[in-house]
Amino acid sequence: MLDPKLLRESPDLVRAAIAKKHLAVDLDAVLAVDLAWRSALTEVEGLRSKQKAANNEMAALKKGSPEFIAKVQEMKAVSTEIKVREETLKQTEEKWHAAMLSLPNLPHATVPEGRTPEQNGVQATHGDPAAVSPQAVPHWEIPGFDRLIDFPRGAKVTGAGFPFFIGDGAKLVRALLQFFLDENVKAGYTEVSPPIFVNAASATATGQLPDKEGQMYETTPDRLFAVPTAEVPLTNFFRDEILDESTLPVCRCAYTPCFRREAGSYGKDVRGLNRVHQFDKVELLKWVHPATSYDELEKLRADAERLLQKLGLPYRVLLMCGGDLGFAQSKKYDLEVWAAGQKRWLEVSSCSNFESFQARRAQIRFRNRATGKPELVHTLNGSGLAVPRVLAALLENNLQADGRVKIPTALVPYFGKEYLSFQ
RNA sequence: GGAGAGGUGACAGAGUGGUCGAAUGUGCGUGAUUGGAAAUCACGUGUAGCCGCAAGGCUACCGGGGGUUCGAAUCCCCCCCUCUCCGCCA
Repeated sequence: MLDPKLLRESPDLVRAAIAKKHLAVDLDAVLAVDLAWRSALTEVEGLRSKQKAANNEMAALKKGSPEFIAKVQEMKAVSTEIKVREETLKQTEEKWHAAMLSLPNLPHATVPEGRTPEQNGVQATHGDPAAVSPQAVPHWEIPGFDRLIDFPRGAKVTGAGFPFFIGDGAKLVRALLQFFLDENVKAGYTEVSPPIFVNAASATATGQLPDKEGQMYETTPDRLFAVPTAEVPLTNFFRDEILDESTLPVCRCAYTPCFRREAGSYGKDVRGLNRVHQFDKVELLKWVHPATSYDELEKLRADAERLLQKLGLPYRVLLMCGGDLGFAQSKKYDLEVWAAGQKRWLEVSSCSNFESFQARRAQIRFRNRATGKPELVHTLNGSGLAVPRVLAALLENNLQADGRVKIPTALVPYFGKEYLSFQ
């Protein structure tokens, strides 16, 4: 959510942001609703003020006295009017809230113009994609793939996109997770193991509700939501709290399974491990002082990049253009790993600065030492990293002529051996 | 799951229909006192929204939501959470 004051004082800034993100929002309608809400509020508050004043007078009067009875009669009318106007106010307020939530976060000045993914800026490419296994095949075509990663049985037991990982497949997942967590802890993130179900209030604070409700798995009868990313429970950890300024920045990482219904996604993206309904991911999250958030974004990106470097996987860094940035983000980098078999880039991490957009919605603040007043923190997050696509790239890029997969040196201590075998 | 108790400001803890945004204590801040400190004393100390150029004013918030009433922290209903006991169980 944006600062309502910003909308009132600088609507042109908001208009420019909407244009840069190539979104269609009727800002004039939002401004009109804001005006209507404020006038309805002022009206109700005036009436309540009247009621309160009468209340104090009546407290001094004798209970059954004629003056008292007259006052009661007089205030009955006021009371009725308040009820009517409050109803109007409530409806206007709901519209206002919805309107405010329809406004996207402002893109940072360094975000490039652009409408489509093709216009994202390639910041850097590490490693040489062309040099990797020119004879490689997509991971799902590797002979024996089903022995380690079983999609058909997953479909039988649960549904499409819920694979079983077996033997070395399962062990490689575990090795990657542990490697990610250890590296992130070394980089200064505190490890957290959060709940993997959240309530509606949490899902609302991070923006999954109300718009993306269909993307989450929901339980009955408790109406809890399976987390689509650890970002949700992690961010909500400090919801409605005021942090001490000296504790910033707070850096945390968490492994959770992630559950996504992926309703409406079709096409070749869905083959193999590229897009599944349940996957393992380690998430990085930071709560920072507003003055430092862009420095922290660069550090966050570097932390995620280091993981790919240590695994020896070629990857590139994209700076998302306005049109591909996302509703809530001010600036976002995507890390894409090269999958030699599919001959394509797979997104394995999105590192974003939300500035105060999430913090306002979740009411996460810090007390400014100098002023003594609470201010909104800036929040950032990024994957560090998502397992299935890293795994896919690893299988495709490191496949040897003998059908085995070479395990990256950094991962060997976790995996326990130098090669993974499909036989 | 069953029975009971309870949820009030940073914390502890009063308040059972009206001048209560809320006593008191602790903590915290500023000042006085002191060679310095402790102790003591004085004053101050929540969050948010709206109106206003401003000074300032108004409103809301006593777990959440609804209701009764001229008026609700206080009465009624529903929900959530915590604690104690019982049952069940990784």
